[in-house]
This record gives sequence, C-alpha cells and structure tokens, in this order.
Amino acid sequence: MGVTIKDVAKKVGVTPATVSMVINNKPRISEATRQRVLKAIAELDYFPHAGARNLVLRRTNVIGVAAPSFSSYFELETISGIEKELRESGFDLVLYNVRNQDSEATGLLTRLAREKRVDGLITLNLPMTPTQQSFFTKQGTALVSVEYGYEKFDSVQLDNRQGAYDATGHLISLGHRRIALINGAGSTDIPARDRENGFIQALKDHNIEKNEDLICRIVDYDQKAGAEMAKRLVALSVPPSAIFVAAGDVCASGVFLELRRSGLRVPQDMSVVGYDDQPFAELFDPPLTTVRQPMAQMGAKAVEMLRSAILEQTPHKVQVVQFQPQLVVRQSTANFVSK
Amino acid sequence: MGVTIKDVAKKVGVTPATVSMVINNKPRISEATRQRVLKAIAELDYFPHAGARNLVLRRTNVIGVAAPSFSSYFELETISGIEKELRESGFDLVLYNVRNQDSEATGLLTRLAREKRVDGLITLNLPMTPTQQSFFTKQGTALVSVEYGYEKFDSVQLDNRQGAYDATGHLISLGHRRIALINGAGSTDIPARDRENGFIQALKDHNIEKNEDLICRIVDYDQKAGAEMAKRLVALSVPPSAIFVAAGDVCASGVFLELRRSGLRVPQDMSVVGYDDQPFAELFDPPLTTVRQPMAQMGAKAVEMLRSAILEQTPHKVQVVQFQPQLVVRQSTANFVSK
DNA sequence: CGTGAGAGTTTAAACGTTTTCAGAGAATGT
DNA sequence: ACATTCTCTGAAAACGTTTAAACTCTCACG
Repeated sequence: MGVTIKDVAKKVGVTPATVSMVINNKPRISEATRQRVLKAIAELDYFPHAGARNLVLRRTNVIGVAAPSFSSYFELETISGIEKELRESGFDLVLYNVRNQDSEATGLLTRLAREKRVDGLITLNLPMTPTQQSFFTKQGTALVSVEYGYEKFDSVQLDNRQGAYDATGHLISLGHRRIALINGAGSTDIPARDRENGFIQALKDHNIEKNEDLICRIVDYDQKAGAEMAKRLVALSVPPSAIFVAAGDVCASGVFLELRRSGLRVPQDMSVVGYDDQPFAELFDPPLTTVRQPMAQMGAKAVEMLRSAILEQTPHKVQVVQFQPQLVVRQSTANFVSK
Repeated sequence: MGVTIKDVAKKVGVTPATVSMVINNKPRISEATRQRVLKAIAELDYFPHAGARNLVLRRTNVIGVAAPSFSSYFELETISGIEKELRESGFDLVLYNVRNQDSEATGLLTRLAREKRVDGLITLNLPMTPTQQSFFTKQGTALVSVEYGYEKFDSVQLDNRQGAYDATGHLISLGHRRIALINGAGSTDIPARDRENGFIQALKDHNIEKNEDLICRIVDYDQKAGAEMAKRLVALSVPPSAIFVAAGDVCASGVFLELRRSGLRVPQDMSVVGYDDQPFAELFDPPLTTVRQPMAQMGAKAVEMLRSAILEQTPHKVQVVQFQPQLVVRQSTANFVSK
C-alpha cells in the first residue's frame, strides 16, 4: 500500500541505503544522485515510516505530557507553550490525562516510557510518589517536572512563596491587618504549603500576628468551596477586611459571589486577591487583583530542558529553574477603612 | 539496554514466537508454558517495544487531534472527552495545534498521516480546503471532523442554526423586538453562517423585520471586538433592547464591560445572550444566559466513529451525527420594558 | 603502469516484533 | 502396530528503516 524507501530506490536505480543517506543529509552523496533521489521522492510522494525509524534509531521524536487535568487555565497555557516550543524542534506531543495519583498514573506513564513510545516526559502539576520516581530514575527516563520539584529530576518551578508574599504584602501596604487566607490543603500539595509560608512570612515581617481563625483550607479548588469559606469568614465576630484567595481565581469567584450575596462590596467592604490570573479574572466585577504566572514560558523552558536531557549522554545533572510570579493589581483591592 | 522478547524467550527456554503468542493471547498455547512466560515477563519487567509493533502490525494505536487553538473552552472540553474515550480503548492521543489554515496545516497533518504515526485523525473546529480534503481521501486516512462537515468524511456537528434559533426565540418570547446579533464573519466559518440563519429564521417566524444595522460581524472573537460592537449598537439612534452574542461568551464579556461603561444595566436596560457556556459564564454579573454545547459527548462520539472507521475494511460509508445545543437561561435576560 | 587515495555506492546486518507454515510428539482410532 | 488427528512449539520471513564496513571506480602521482 504505502510507498517505501525501496520503491524510490528502484525508481532511481539505486539501493535503499543511498536513498536513506539522501534523506538524512549524509555527506558522501554526489549532487547528481541526490537530485534524482529527491525528484523521485517528490514524484512518488514518499514519506519515511515513523515506526521503522523508531525501531532502528531508538528514538521517537515524541514527548509525553502528563497532567491530572486539562481543564484549568494553568495546564492549558503551559501545554500551549510546550506545544509551540516542541513544534519548532520537530517533536510531537502526546497528552496524558492522569486522573488519580496512584496506580493508574504509574501504569500509564510507565507504559509510555517502557514501550518506548516517547523520548521523554513532562509532568505538569503532578505529585509523584517515591515509587514512581524511582521507577523513572531506574528506567533512565528523561523527565522534567513542572511546578513540583524532585531531587532526581529536572524541574521548572514557580516561587509560590514569593507570589503569596507579594500578594499579602500588597494588602498590608493598603493598611489591612486582618487578612484571611483561603488555601489548598492537600498533604502532597507543595505549592499550597509554599504559599501559606509566604503569607505567614509577610505577616511576620510586618509584625502582624498570625490568626488561625483567618486561615481556611479547602480540598476542592472550586467556586463552591470559595463561597463556603467566604461565608464562614464573614460570619466571624470580627471579620477580616481582606481575603487572599491563594487557592486560585476560580475559588475567588466563589468568594465574590458570596460577598455579593451578603451585601458586601468589593473592594470597599472587602479587598480580595486571587491567584492564577485566569483570563476571566479581568472580567470580574470589579476586575480581580491576582498573581500571574508565566506559564507559557515555563512550558517552553521545560521543553528546552527536556531536549537537552534527552540528547545528553553524560550522566545527567539535575537542574532546577525557578520562575517568579507577578502581582497584577486591579480593582478588587483598596485601602483599608475602619468602620 | 531494554529487555526484549528474546530475553524472555531465552529465560523460559522457548522461542520469541511463543512469547509473542502468549502476549497476544493467541489460542494454541499450553497453560503450563503460558504461566512460565508470564512469570518471566513479570520478573524481567518486559514491555513490548511499540515501534517494532507498529512496523509489523501496521497500526500505531495513536490518534491525532488537530485544532487551530487549544485556548478556548470549546477545544479543551472536547479534547477532554476525546481523551477519556480514547484511554478506554487503549489509544494514545497526539495533539496538533494547527495555527494557520493553509500550508502549515496541511504539512503537519499530512506528515502525521503519511509517516504512519497515527491510525486516524480528529479535526476540531478546523476548516479544510478541498486540496486538504482530497489528500486525506486519496491517502485513505481515517478522519472525523468535529464541528465542520465534509462530504467525504465522518463528522460530528452541532446544530448551530437551532442554537441560535432558540436563543433568539427566547429573547422574542421576553417581548424583545429590536434584537442585535454579534456574530463571526469568516468566509469559511460555517457555524457562524448557520447561527446567523437561525437568528434570521427566528425573526421571520415571529414577523420581525430583519434590520441590517443590528447585525454586527467580527473577525476576532475576543473581548475587545465585543466591546466595540456593543459601543456601536448603543450609539444607534434607536438602540436594540437585546443583544445575542453568537460569537461566544468571551465576546459577550466585552459586551458586558462596554454596557457597564455606558451606564446600562443588564438585564434591566439590555438583555444579553451568549454562546458556548464557558465556565465563567456563570460568574458574570449577572450570570449569563447562553447556549451550551455538549462538547465532551461530541468528543467521545468522534472517537467512537473514528474507531469504527479504522477497523472497518469495507469501503467507508460517511456518517454525520448532529448534536443539539441547549439554551441555559440565567439572569442576563429579562422581559422587555419600553422606556 | 602500479599504487594509493578519495569519492560514491552497495552489501548486509540490525532494530524488536508478529505470523505463517511446518514439524514433533502425544493421543486417538482401527 | 500403524495411520491419523490434535496440540503445541519452532523456524524463518517479513515489516521499513539506518549504518558500518566493504567494495568499485576514477584519478593523481611517482
């Protein structure tokens, strides 16, 4: 059915080896035959069979991207960056939606790697158990992790501590003293932990006492959870004057909804800061002050690191690159006014 | 480096053929050897090399998804549906972001197909030129198109006409007579054309005269374009009392912004209907009435169709499946009140 | 004219599977 | 005991490439 390298070889009156050398730009081919081969390739509309190539070259020019979901802006934007960068280096991208974190994840990813379907892997926002990690190191799989950091693997990280520190600092500089935090709670959620540390550090640096009543931890980062926590905070005998929703903008939207329901105005009655700078953050009423993360760049960087890890033959030296988030001040935060 | 089928054959004291038969559940293997082989496979941690398999089986168990962008909710949700369904049938998914519609797109997609990297292709929201189409038919590539319909290919379509008809009908039933339409304009944009037809049909069915001044066509479906058009509509000597933003919710958000800027309240002064039901539509102030499309289901259906197209050997019979959109009424629409 | 070098091409093995066909025993029937 | 059938396994070719090594020219040089 398909036209093979033999067909073009026969047409030109030459062996497959020669054709192969032309295709791969090998040096010792005369210009005359090169031209004839190229012509035949064009005429026959020949394309090399990727699978056959894999087999002998031991590489696929495919890299895998694994993430626990594709539904959030974070993943979307990062993947977009990855895709673009990959395209330019001639790689294909295969996507893996790794739902639960244990067996299934391992199964899928290791299958990718073991079956030699991919040359390398990028994990996105994906916590790995020690077992999983050791599998990949043992297997020698090239892997770079985005967001999470691991001892043995390259990673592209965000300075979550700093992001939270800046957001909190912004509120403090506006005069707020009672600042609530709504944050993620997962035990494996390192980013959430870092953000919390940044938050606490900012308070400490301004001699504000940490108040456990004002710290909310949620498991699902959705609108509903945000609304619930906002309700709880508003009901406190002395409610906060500002809320930092480190759990993300989606969650912050829930906070907005609940505040409106309670008749509180943003930012006059309550300042709110989000995290992520999702595209809709600007559409909020009022537009949300939030923390932007350079995701497309991170994706591109991850690809760059992965490529060099793949090409490298000397034992790999683990690299960590950290990106800085950026506070985007909009209209959901205002000076504190005492009542 | 990697452990091959030969290694396990040797360990068991049997030939590779036997191991292969065990792996593929071929019938005529004695239970005893089957067990020994399985044991050896587990002990050696053997996984078959995907590339080698491709080569002899002439199939990759990979399908490609091509879309002009991944940034919109539409693509995201559909891909999610595709991924899930694919996973269950043991396929991998490779993503192609096909930016411009001409040469590059053809190049990428045909490469995928010609190099036999994929068993089939799903195009998402991707108009194809006749040249591109004929390439795939000639090549015999299994392909199903989502959103766009083609004579020669299976497709999963949405009844855009009906969606627009319902949205418009909703506004009419609320008493609106001067209804504006903000719609896409691309010459290849069939969905936009269908929505416009649905809009016009609804007017006609209620004896409302079509008014060209109230029909806006935009090229970029973004916030800015939406805002601009809203501005234009508001400035009319007799402005509309309702706007149907068939170009999508993102665009509708621009309309919201502009209306607020002009001091007009939604829905008291202006009813607005969007299209897409993006997750943030519910976060609008007020929550947006819009048209929901069953994207995840469409993705799953596309996979199902593609799979049967791949497996089928008899000359393929083109199938078209149409899904119905659903109007989601929220608070951005209200009864018309004359001033 | 013999030798060596260099350029260009071919030969042949290899990559890791699957599968057809044949072959070796064991079981069955006569 | 012999032919026949059956069950299981092995041998070998095939899939479409790449590449090291070998080969064949042609040409320059002494």
